[in-house]
Amino acid sequence: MLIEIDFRDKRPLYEQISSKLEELILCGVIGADESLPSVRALAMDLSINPNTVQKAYDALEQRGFCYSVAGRGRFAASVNEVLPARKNEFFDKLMRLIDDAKNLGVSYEEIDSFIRGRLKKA
Amino acid sequence: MLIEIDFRDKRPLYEQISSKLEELILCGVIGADESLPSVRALAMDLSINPNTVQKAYDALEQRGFCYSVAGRGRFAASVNEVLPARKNEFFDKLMRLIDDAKNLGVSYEEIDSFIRGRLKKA
Amino acid sequence: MLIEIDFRDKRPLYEQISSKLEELILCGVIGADESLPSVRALAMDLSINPNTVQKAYDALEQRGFCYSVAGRGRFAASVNEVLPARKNEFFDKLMRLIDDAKNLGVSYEEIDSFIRGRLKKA
Amino acid sequence: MLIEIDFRDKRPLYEQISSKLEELILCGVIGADESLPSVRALAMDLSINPNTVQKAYDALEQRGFCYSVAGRGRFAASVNEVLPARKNEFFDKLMRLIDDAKNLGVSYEEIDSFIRGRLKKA
DNA sequence: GTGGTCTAGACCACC
DNA sequence: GTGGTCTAGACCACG
Repeated sequence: MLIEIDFRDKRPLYEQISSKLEELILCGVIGADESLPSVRALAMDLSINPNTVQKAYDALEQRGFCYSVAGRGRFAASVNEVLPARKNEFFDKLMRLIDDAKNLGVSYEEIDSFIRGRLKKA
Repeated sequence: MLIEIDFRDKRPLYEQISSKLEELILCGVIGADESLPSVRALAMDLSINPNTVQKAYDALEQRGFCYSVAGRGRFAASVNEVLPARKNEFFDKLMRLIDDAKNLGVSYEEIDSFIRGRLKKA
Repeated sequence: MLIEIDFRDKRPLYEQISSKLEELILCGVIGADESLPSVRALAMDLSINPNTVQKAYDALEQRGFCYSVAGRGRFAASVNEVLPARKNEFFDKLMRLIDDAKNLGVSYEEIDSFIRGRLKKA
Repeated sequence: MLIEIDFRDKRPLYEQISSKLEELILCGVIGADESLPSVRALAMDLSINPNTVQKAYDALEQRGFCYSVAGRGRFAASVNEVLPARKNEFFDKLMRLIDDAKNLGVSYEEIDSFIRGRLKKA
């Protein structure tokens, strides 16, 4: 499968899973209205407890990345619905980071060249 | 005092305290070799458990922001000793953030103008 | 057809269907004693399981919105038979909502102007 | 305690609990920054599983009605922070209800007099 | 089969 | 003591 658990990662399992799925949905690897693995199947696949997967899916749904239909399964939301909110989050984090940069005395030029380099590697 | 606790903050208290102290040291509000308040004094001041302050100081020392002298107290380290490591951390976070940006389809121009605006407000 | 299924809707399919049919009957789109589509036909039409349609019809009948004649099919009830019970339901919900309003500190004027605006758009 | 479980209620336990707590916070019975019963204590008190209480509290926190501090407990949020969002929800529900009213042929006068009567009983 | 809820009991970090 | 996470296993409604 596309998801792997890193037991060295300090984040809770459910968050690892949901954030990995977020990424897959944002990237388009999982398209809009495509079905996600069932709670039980994914739990089996990752050899973890179904409740943990359920929690991951709950978080995912709560953030608007998927929707569930009782008795049918869970499906990816359309990316367009989620993008604006995600962008806001992104700029929020960026803001905090830039404020850190001021304290560290990192110059605009350093940051800019770093970003240019990183964005090219797309 | 210069430190205030925000009980709504999700981070543990000790981390809030130590990161606040880091900031004060980086900014120069607390100069090199200046003495830090004693564990008991700070605990009293913030009305929290001394163990928590102790933990914060431990973290601070472990990250190189201060050093302790038996019987005399704790003192801020020179900023120069810490800056390189902190810069690395900064660029690490920036890297992860920029990688997110790719998925979100945020353009270089958007990021750049945001950063320029933010850095001016110094 | 007049019925469309929204898979994002949290309500079970059968409830979506039956409530949509209720609306059609109340509005008069489906007149009194008019025949409803057969279970199989509607299931085909919506490409869902006939059991689900059956359940929707059961709910509908149980609430008095239609009656079935063995061997002939299902027919819409007369609106007059159902209206009183439905009005009771409506005022029940309204009551609960108004009680919420008190807690929220929403004033009578706010509610009234909102309702006036909404009713005009009929 | 102020909370009671109604096993005849069809809503899940955790929702009963969290919505009851919402009400208590909105009404001011539980003031801002006042501590809520601990997960274990409330579970004990209601003779249900701590996980269920945890889930109720998670929902409550996610809706902004309280905040938790690891190792310290859980505290009610200030009502002012939550009110606007709740009002929006309220008018949303009201809108749907009023739209129902049109279908039922309930007149503005009926609705208005009902509301006036209900609001007086404050 | 699916998702959702609940119980019982464990372990961890934090204070 | 507190909240948070996780496991194991059960039951229900929906399709």
